[in-house]
Amino acid sequence: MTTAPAARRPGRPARYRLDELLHVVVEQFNARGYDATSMEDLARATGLTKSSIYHHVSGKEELLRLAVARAVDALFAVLDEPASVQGPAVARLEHVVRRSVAVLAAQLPYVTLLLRVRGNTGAERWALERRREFDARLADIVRAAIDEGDVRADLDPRLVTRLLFGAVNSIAEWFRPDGAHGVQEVADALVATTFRGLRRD
Amino acid sequence: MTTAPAARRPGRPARYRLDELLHVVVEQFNARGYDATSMEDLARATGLTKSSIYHHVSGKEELLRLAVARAVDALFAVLDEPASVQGPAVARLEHVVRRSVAVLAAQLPYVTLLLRVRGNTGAERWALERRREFDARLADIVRAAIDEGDVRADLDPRLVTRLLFGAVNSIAEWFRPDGAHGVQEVADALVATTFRGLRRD
DNA sequence: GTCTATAAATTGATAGAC
DNA sequence: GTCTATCAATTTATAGAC
Repeated sequence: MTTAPAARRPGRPARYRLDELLHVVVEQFNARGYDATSMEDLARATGLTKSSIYHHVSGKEELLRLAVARAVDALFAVLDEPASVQGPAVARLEHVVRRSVAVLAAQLPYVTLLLRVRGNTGAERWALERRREFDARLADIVRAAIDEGDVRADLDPRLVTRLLFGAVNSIAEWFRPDGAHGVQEVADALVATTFRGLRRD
Repeated sequence: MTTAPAARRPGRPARYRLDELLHVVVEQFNARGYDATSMEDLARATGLTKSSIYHHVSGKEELLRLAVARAVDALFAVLDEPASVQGPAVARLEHVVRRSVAVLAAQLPYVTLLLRVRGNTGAERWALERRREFDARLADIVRAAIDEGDVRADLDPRLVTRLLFGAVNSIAEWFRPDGAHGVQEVADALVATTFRGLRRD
């Protein structure tokens, strides 16, 4: 007797795949904040009961972990793109900035959530650790750009990195896919207002 | 029989003034997040009981309200300084940026909390409203600087404002009074990396 | 001004039927 | 895969003594 190919019983079709569930959940986390969102809130938003949610995940924290992992993966993928590892450091930096803005826009709810984690749970502390790692990789590029003589040497690389990606990350606070500014326009404006200061005259 | 001048009974001296209490509370709110901080957490951190805290304030939300109001007041005071209302707009903008960084550093825990409010409570919605008002005032200055020909006209004033103050606000995420960078150094670096992009050549 | 004791509601999570 | 029913712990807040 072999295992039947997951025959679906007619009465109750599966309402959610995990990624669809996650989509609704992350919206709630962003609207109310992770801690202020109860499983009851999530049940209401998904149209499921609390119990049904526990069928998909082990608990609230796993929902957070899955969501921030998605954002982390997307951002780290940028660092591995050819244009992030080849060529002059100042060009690599601009590429990473532009692509980070693009990823932020494309994965807006997930990146927004990632940028708000506080460190209360294990999942949050893991996310903070990865963010620090990302920042360190960026600072390396800034440092290289200084060494190559394309970025002013009178500024601390760590400080420049923080301010530059502070501006990048702040985009998550107000960017909307259907808003007044397109991704390209935002990235252009950011590069224009920062790189002209970064580049040596 | 007149009212006695608040004779303090020897047994239990007042442990806290409201602002001292608030100092401890805001530290907790920032460390755990407002929603994740329970009155029990606050009791432990202050060394008081939950009941005693309710003697000072009406509840958790009033603590939040008092804290964010302090940050809002300090930031709006910057807009009323003489150098924020007199002279060329581009100079006023630089002054507001530098002074905002200074206020952020001086009132770090309170501004940090303000920048994290989500809008769940009345106090939070009030804070978000004031932040929008602050942003609008800034955008006015940027617009004036464009009109006066000192800032590039090819960028949207609202967008420039958001990116510029996104960088300013991000400072709250990592700045520490005893850290590697002084307030002056941070403000200088920020102005250097942004205004050289903003100023017309 | 601070305490002990406790109320009323909500929370994250589980058991077990269908 | 979703449900009803329920639990134990925690949460915000109050009552009343000293």
